Amino acid sequence: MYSLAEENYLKTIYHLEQESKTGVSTNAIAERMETKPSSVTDMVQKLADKKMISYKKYKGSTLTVHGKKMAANVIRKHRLWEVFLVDKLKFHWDEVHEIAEQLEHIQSEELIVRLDKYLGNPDFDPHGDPIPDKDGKVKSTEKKLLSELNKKQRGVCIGVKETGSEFLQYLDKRNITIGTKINVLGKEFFDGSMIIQVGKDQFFISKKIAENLYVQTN
Amino acid sequence: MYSLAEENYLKTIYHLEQESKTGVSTNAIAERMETKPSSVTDMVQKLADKKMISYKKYKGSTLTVHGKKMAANVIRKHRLWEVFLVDKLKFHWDEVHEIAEQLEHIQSEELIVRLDKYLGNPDFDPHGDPIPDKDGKVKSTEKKLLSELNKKQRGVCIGVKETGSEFLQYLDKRNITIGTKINVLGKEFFDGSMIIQVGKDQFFISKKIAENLYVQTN
DNA sequence: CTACATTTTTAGTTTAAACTAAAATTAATT
DNA sequence: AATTAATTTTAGTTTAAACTAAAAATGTAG
Ligand SMILES: [Mn+2]
Ligand SMILES: [Mn+2]
Ligand SMILES: [Mn+2]
Ligand SMILES: [Mn+2]
Repeated sequence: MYSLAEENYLKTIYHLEQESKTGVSTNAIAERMETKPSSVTDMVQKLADKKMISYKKYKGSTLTVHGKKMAANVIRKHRLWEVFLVDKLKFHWDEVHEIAEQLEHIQSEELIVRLDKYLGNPDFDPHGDPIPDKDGKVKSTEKKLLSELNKKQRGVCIGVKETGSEFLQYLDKRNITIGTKINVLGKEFFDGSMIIQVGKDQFFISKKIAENLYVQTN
Repeated sequence: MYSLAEENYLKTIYHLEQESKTGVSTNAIAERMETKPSSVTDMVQKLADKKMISYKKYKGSTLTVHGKKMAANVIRKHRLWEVFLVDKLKFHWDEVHEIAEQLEHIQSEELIVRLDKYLGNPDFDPHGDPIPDKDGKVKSTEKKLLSELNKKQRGVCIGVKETGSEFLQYLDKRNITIGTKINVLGKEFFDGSMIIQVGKDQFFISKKIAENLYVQTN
C-alpha cells in the first residue's frame, strides 16, 4: 500500500518523464507539485529505497518498471473517474479534475474493474487523454497541435494540452469540444494566429490557443 | 476543511451517541476505532478546541450542533456511496463498506448533490440504514429487532444491525434481504431461538441472528 | 580556469496523529 | 472509609511529510 503523497509523486514524475523523455530533475518535481526542492529530495530518496524510481544524487530520477506501472494505475483511476463524473454525473469537463485528484487515491482493484465496465471500457478521458489499461499500457494516437496545421488543413479536436477552467470555458464558448471538426482558413506567420472555421462560425484564435488543442488530421 | 482522522472521530462519536443516548467515554471511542485511549484524549481535546464536541476532563464527549451536522454529512456520503456501489456497480451488499469508508472523505459539495440525484435521492442505504439529508436530519423509522417479535407475528426485513460479511452472506444463503417478509412460526424462550418462515422455506435461527435483523411490523 | 549562479542535498524544525509508560482521577469492593 | 481496580489524562517518543537555512555539487561566463 502506498501513501497519498507517494502516489502523487509517482504521478508527477511519470508526467514529467513523458514531457522531457529524460531523467526528471528535483526542481522540476518541486515546481510541478508546488513544494520545496528539499522536500522532494526526501521523498525521491524514499521512493528509491522502495525501488519505485532510480535515483543518483544530483542526477535526477526515473521511474522503474514497477514505479511506472504504479503511476500509470493512478492515472488510470484519475481518468476513469473523470469519465464517470462527466458521462454519468453530468459535470462539465472543466469541473472534474480536482475531484478526480481525490478519487484517484481510492484503493480497491475491484472498484476500478467494475467502474471501467460500467463506463463501457472507455479509451479516453473527457479531455481526450488516453486511459492506461490494467498493465499501464497506453494507446498512443497520432495527434498534432492545432498550431502545427497550415492554411486549408482540417483536423478533428481530440484533446487539450492545457486543462484549466478558463481555457476549457473559452473552448465551450466557441463550441469546440472533443470530436469537433476544425478547418484552418488562414494562418499568420508573424504571430502564429489563425482564422478557423468551426461548424458555421469562423473566428480568430491566437497562437496560444492553437498550441493547446490537439487535433487528428487524415 | 477537516482531516480524515477528525472526520472518522466525529463519525464514531455520532454512532456511539446514538447507541447510548449519553455522553461518549474515551474508552468507548478507543475501542470502536481500535486505537489507544491516550490517542483519543489528544483528539477529543483538539475537536473540543474546534467546537465540534463539548468535552470536560474525565467526563466524556458529546457532539455540538455543528459537530453533529458534520458527522451526519460524512455518514450521508458513506451511505450514498454504498448505494452507488450496489445499485450501479452491482457490488454485493457485504462488499461495499470498506470502499465507502474511503469514499466518504471525498470533499466536494457538488459531487454529493449530483450523486444523490443520480441515485434517485435514496432514503436508505443497502443495509437499510437511513441516509441523512443535507442538513443532517434522518428519517427515523419504526423498526424493531426480529428478536422482539413473538410467535405468529410477521415482519418485513428493513435492515441489519451487524454488517459483517459473514452475517450478510448467512442472510443471502437463506434468501433474506431488504424487503423480505418473515413469519415467526415459533420462539423458544429458553435461548431466544426461533423457527421462521421465509418464502416457502422454514428454518431455525439463533437469538444472535434475530438480534441483528431489523423488521417493520406495520 | 576561476568566480559566480543555480541546483541539489543535508541538517535541523514543525505538525498531525499515532504510540508507551506513568500519573491522576473516578468507580467499585471489602 | 480505605483499598483496589478501572478509566482517563499527561508526558515524552515515533513516523510521515512538510518546512527553513546552510552546505555541497554542478553549471556558466568571463
Ligand atoms: Mn485531470
Ligand atoms: Mn493526486
Ligand atoms: Mn457502511
Ligand atoms: Mn472513514
